[in-house]
Amino acid sequence: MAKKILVVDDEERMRKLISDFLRKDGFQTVEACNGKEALDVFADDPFINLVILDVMMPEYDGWTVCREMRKLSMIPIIMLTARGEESDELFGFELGADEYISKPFSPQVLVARVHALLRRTLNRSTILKSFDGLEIDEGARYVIVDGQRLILSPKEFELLSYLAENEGRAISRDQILNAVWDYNYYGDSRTVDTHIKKLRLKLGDKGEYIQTVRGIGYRFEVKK
Amino acid sequence: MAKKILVVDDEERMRKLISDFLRKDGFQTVEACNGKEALDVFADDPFINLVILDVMMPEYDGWTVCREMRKLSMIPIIMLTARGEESDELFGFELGADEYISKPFSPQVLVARVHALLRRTLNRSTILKSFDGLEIDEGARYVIVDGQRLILSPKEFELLSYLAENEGRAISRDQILNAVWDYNYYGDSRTVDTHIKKLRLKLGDKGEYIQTVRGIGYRFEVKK
DNA sequence: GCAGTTGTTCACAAAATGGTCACAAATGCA
DNA sequence: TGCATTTGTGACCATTTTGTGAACAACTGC
Repeated sequence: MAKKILVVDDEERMRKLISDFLRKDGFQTVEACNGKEALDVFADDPFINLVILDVMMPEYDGWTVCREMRKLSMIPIIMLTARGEESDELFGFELGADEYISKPFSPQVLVARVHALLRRTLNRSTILKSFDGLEIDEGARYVIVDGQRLILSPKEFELLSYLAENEGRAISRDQILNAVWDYNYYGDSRTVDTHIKKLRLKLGDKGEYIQTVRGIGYRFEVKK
Repeated sequence: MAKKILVVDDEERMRKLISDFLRKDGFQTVEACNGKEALDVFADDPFINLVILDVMMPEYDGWTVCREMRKLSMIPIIMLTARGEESDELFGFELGADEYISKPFSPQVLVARVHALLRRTLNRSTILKSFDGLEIDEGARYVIVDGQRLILSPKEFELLSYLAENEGRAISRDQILNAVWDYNYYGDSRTVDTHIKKLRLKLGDKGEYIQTVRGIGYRFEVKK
């Protein structure tokens, strides 16, 4: 599966340039033209694997965006700055940036650094949803139960993800089928039950977070 | 089921651009080229899930349209403005807009915001009826009595929900049967009594909120 | 094509819910 | 007070819903 990279720069030419090179190299790209939008996009798309962040921007500069993203995840971040000032660089690392590239730079160098960073941070988590003893890493598509990494099948993962997304709400089987299966899925809604069973089994005692709502469907909720 | 989005802008190019991107992302779109038309379309089509509204328009500007729509419903509204003036933004929020995007913007950003907003408003829609010591959470589908969560059976929950919805009004058994049971339910209307009994039992002292109206049926009323 | 995994369906078990009934209690009325 | 009517209640059982294991189909990577 192609890695997805968020490119944040207020200059459109620079943004397009970077995106084009990355796409040519087989990456998917998403773009944002200021920090505010970057944070929005980032919060909304759990499948972003790496962020390239210009320092100088209107509406939240790169430092701010970097700090905010770090509150959410350990996603790899590369920062771009106009001048290669060392003090800036140190400041960036302090905030949690992984790489630091000063303009001007050759696109090849950028792509090479992206590859290197992705390799380096392969095992780093991109956990976006975290509950008591249960973490869901939507980027890497696995679940951590009491510190133990758990591999779920695609359907199981999507099902858990969907329920967790609607934490606290009762979700009908039909809703689940529409969201996790195709919207025009033609089949037995009891299939959901079977997957719920498997999920509960795999989640161990955290399986209790998936509650049955009689006559409706299921509800994800931490504790009781 | 695909969400339907109403796009309102007097510039045809902009309207088409936005529509195209939204459709490419799997949304349905409806278009209106001025405020008057927008309000007409909105009033006629109950299946619109979100509105994107340009501020500068002939025949009712965006502010007016926003205000009018808010009188009708809590539908999510995103406003577009030519310049990113903060005062405008504040004004927009005051009128009930949920999001505010200043031109120029990238279509991807717009789509991302639409996703984010739809998700936010989906979660916002948990309906909660609250009475003295008794809360009915229709989204989560449970009842809280004096801080203690209560598990009701489907029929019990719907029955209580229906009565609470008609707080202060006496409801006949037939009305209850039509609303909570199938409209063509064929059976003893005394069944309602049995369920009322069970409800009162489970609700404890809050069971007194369900009063008997002799010769008619029941009435939900707090205290007295 | 094969072995292993994943997804779906089915049948049966287990659990809970819903409906009916008979009788008790309460209410309204004369 | 006594009577007719309405409502409350507990028990019983049929029905519905959900859990579960197994069989089978579809898919995946080699």
